[in-house]
Amino acid sequence: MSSNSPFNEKQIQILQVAETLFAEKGFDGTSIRTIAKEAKINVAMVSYYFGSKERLLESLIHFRTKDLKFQIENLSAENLEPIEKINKLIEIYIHRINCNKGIYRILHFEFSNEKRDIDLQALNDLRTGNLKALITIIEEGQNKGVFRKDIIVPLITPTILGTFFHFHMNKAYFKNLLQLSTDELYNNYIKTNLTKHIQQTIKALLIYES
Amino acid sequence: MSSNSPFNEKQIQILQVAETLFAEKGFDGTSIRTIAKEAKINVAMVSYYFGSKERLLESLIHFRTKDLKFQIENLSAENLEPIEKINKLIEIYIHRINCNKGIYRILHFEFSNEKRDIDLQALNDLRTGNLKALITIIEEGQNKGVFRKDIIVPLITPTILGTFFHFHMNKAYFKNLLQLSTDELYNNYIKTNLTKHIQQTIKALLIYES
DNA sequence: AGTAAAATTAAACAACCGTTTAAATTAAAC
DNA sequence: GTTTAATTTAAACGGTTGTTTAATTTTACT
Repeated sequence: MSSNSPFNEKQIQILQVAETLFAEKGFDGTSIRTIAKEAKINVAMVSYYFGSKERLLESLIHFRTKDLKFQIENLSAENLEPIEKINKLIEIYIHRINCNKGIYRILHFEFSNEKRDIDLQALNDLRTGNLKALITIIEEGQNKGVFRKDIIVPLITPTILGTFFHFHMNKAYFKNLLQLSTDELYNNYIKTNLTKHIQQTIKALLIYES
Repeated sequence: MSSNSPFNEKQIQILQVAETLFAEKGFDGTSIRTIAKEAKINVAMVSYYFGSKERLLESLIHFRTKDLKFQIENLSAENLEPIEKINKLIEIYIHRINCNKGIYRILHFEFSNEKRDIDLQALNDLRTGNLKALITIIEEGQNKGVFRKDIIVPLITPTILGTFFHFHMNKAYFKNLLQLSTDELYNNYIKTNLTKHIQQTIKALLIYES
């Protein structure tokens, strides 16, 4: 059972534990000893395998973002109406983030400040690719006369992701406000109502003529 | 020069330094010694005045949110068209957060996880008040026949704030993408283009009939 | 089996953490 | 001016931090 991953099983085990803890308590709030205990390894193993705590974080980002080669780029080629492509893109976005809560939370938290100087090129490439795909879809819709022409495309993504993230970051508040007593109800609300809200919003923005 | 603030000058000085540092490096990433050095006081003063580091954070939240009694509640009473009220509300939101970046960043970061059990009642009251004002405005628009009737009002705020926050959290990325080489250009872009984008989005969502 | 490399361990390292102490200084009260 | 309280200080506390060391065990290869 060979693997072309640059990490062996033990390393992956450490990375997975680190992902959970970093997402839960933040990078500074998580100690190597806590990671070691949780992963049932010796403290020295982190330094042995990754060099340092910061490099562990770097490796984690690398490990979890390299698979994020998006379906989004293929989307523009599919045989769908532009607005259907947009809807599907929103679904993919939300599903993707929902399945990778941990790493997205870490990225969101640890890199909004510019203090840490970790290589984010892979992430930037990802975003650039996504943006290009979005531009292609929107231009198609504009050429078909369905979408307005005065759209600032780079601000579409903040609205899609921002709405979702803000909902997620204030989970407790919205669970209470919308009376979603269980996590199942909460997740279900995201999959149906929140997704639909975002799709409606973007559709209205793209089509509505003032 | 008397003040009805429960904090004296020295305490306020400490709170201000703490706000900057917590916002910059996070709560766990900031040590009491760093705060003390920056504020030019002895380390023991934090314990002396606030009891503990956690209680310092609590005091900070209290200190900075108590003034956030919103103009928003008065907005619904003003003599404006519903859509103009919405636009103004968005402007107020963005301006308010822009002027209080530090504390909003701290709130966003330290309380998205539910680990810290600090009293957020004041904050919840604020949000509830804002939501009520928003509901009033939207119902007015609906009664006038301008807004659609099938709007999920609690999801409007996530779209407004989420779009703004997401833009802000990825400052470096968007500065590069939109070629906003200076902070002045960046802030100007928020005040004009981003605000307008959010206003357009919400307007389209409220008015567009599919 | 014997050897070299890799993996794992317990222990130690110095630096830093939040907090407390007890003494020194300043301010307020009488 | 003396007494009392409030403020400020340096030092120490025990504990934790990330990292390194050197010894030991496991694995791989001949």
